[in-house]
Amino acid sequence: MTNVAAKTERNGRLSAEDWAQAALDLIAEQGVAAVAVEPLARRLGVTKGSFYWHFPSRDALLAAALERWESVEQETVFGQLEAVKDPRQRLRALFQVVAHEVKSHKIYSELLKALDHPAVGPVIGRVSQRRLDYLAASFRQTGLMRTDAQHRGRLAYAAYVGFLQLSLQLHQPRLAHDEFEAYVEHVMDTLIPAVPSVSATRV
Amino acid sequence: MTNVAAKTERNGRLSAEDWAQAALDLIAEQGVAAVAVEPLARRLGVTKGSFYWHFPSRDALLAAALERWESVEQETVFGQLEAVKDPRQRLRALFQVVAHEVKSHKIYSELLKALDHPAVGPVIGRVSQRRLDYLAASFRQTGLMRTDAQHRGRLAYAAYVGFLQLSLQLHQPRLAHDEFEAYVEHVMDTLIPAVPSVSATRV
DNA sequence: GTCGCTCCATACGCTTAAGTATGGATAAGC
DNA sequence: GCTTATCCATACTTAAGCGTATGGAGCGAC
Repeated sequence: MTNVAAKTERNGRLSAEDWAQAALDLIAEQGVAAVAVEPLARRLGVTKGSFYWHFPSRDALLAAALERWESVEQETVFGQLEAVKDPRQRLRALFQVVAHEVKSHKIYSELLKALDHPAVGPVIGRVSQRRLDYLAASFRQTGLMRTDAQHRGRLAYAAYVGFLQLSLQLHQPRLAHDEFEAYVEHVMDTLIPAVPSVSATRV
Repeated sequence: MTNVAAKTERNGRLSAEDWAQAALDLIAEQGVAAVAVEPLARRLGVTKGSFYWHFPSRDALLAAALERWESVEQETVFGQLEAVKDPRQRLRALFQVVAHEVKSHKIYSELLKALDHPAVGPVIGRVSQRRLDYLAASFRQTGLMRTDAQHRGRLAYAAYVGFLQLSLQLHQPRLAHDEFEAYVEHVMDTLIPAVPSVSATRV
């Protein structure tokens, strides 16, 4: 793991950042509730004597981990899309990324499941709002009216969240590869407006 | 609460069903993880000596609660829609129900968040599959091809799940009433196919 | 009326995890 | 080579929660 490596690399000692990253790894694997001091310490090959030197409490660790995550989540998904100019193509690229790099969204999915926690709610609120704004702006660029673009953004984002929950957790008879690709195409055709060109748009 | 009433009503004694119902109430309020024996007992005004007479373990209570929920969830949502014949109108009614009776889906939302639990996964798997089949069949009746109907069902269901998560947990600046109604209309217009009448279909 | 069944209280042991207190180890600085 | 700051181990205490053991209260059967 990254943490163990980070530890053995430089001298067998840990930093607060190591702990925060280890907490994020644990969140991705087992959820927010699994972030406990002693299990984490065992995982890192130390005792909690180490932990309470770097952090005053478990909540402080969670706060640090969430802050770390929020500061880098932007580029994780939306960063690689800046290059695409055409809004329709950019939305298609976004859908493709989300559909095929599901694993990298595991943390967001787990945080969604822990929205009750007072430290998680505000973070998810801000991140979700940014993403919603991004979607609304992209849909706006495809020619949708302002309110329609907002609504379409909400719908697409709800579909994204639901897709994460259903596909990440419910491991059920996974869609065959080809059928899954067809599904993604269907979603894009349904949610991304057709080009308002000279000819009549297809159904 | 129903349980306390049930207790005081008949003799101050509890049945296994009372415990299962109380567990469901707790799930709706605080999630699956909050279902603990001693807090539940306090809530019901008894001690855990009562509980371990009715159930051998906490897991047994959870299993009973889930079984109870699964057996009645059918009529909760889809039961009241049998009357509507036209598939488009039936889908619109379904969307309206889901959008406006959000509270009754609290349990399903909480169970989604606890899909890791081995007792929850199979139940949610079965329920979700039934609902997906129902959606696919309804979309099929609107004239969509078989695979398109399945894909649209998946999309609508993902949007449903995401909507639950976002609106139930993220209490953020709630949509104003009128704007919310407009959003629901937008969702229906986007996901429910237009009538395949004599004229060409709209964009 | 007492026997037996049903339901519950009380008291216990066991486990996990949060947090505290304190001392040991290691490397840097001088 | 001695000190000091940094990082960690060990040994507590406290608090929940699961599960068990056992006894007692109420009530119907007879």
